[in-house]
Amino acid sequence: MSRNKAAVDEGTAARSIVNDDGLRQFLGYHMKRAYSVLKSDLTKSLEPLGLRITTYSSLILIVDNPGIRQSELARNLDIERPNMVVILDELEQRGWVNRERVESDRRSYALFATLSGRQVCEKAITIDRAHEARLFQGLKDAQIKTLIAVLNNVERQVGE
Amino acid sequence: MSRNKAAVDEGTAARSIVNDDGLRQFLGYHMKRAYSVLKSDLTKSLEPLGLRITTYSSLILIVDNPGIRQSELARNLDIERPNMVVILDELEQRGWVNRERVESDRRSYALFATLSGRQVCEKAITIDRAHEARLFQGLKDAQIKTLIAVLNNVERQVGE
DNA sequence: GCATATTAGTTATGTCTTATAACAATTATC
DNA sequence: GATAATTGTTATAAGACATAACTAATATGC
Repeated sequence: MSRNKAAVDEGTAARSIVNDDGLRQFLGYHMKRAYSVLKSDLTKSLEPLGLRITTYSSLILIVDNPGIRQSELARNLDIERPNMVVILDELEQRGWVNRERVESDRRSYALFATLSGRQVCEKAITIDRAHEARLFQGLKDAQIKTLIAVLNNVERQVGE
Repeated sequence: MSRNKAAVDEGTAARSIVNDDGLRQFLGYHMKRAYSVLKSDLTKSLEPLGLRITTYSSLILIVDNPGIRQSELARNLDIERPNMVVILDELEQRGWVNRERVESDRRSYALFATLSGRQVCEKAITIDRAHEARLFQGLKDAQIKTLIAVLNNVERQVGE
């Protein structure tokens, strides 16, 4: 009886500390949590520019690769083509990107950033750098390098 | 004119290699890509057990914290309470978790894993370990430790 | 002790992201 | 030259995640 009562107390007591060692043993759990806060912080930081993470990363690739095709862009960002269309509609509507018919392959559009597209991209990059400086402050360069190496390694493991 | 032509060629040529240095400078981009492949790989690995990542992580916390309340669970996993209800409905329907009324606070349910709940959880953990061993193979312990430290640091930076 | 506020779980619903199917136009392949 | 494959597109569906409002129970302030 007292055994039972003790067990119930132990089992049902509200606790402020929850044992999540079982989850913390997995890197995936740490990655999910870290990426989750990073994502929402970056989303908030970019919002004043009218950019979301997907439009922002698309814009960077277009600025850095003038004339890139929609399908190439989609492939590189792991975005399905139908979803890419919507993203580019948005970028084009804002006047940041132009679709131009390709003479040599009239199925494709070549993508170019406009002047204001390049300008907003620069602003976004500045914001993103500040955002990451904040989130990764206090870390040594060696730690950052290790992080990138590990993440790239993960990406590679599944490609095979 | 030839300048123009050259520029067009350069601009519109289909390319196999896309310059993503602009994106690769950001840790967030690496994290997104790495977590994306990790997530889809783990989802596939757990699917035969009838678990999704959310149900799986909820189950672990219930197994490790017998009697935990729904709201505590939701808070710890950053899941909104209404969404937690659906997850627990699923776990309960499968016979892996029981909701039990708490005598001392009849608003709450205390959550307990059943025997088969604990068994499927063990299987899932084994699968998850194999999945992570695969994804993080070839990495030194020191690198893993650094990764965890960095990720925890990110989590902490935004809490403030 | 009682009115008011708060909390737990729930339902219904909305939004945002990502995936799938089908189509026209164009190009590649055999 | 017939057939297949590719590009961009539309429409639609599936998913995860968020919000509002409600009931039942408990906590708080006077």
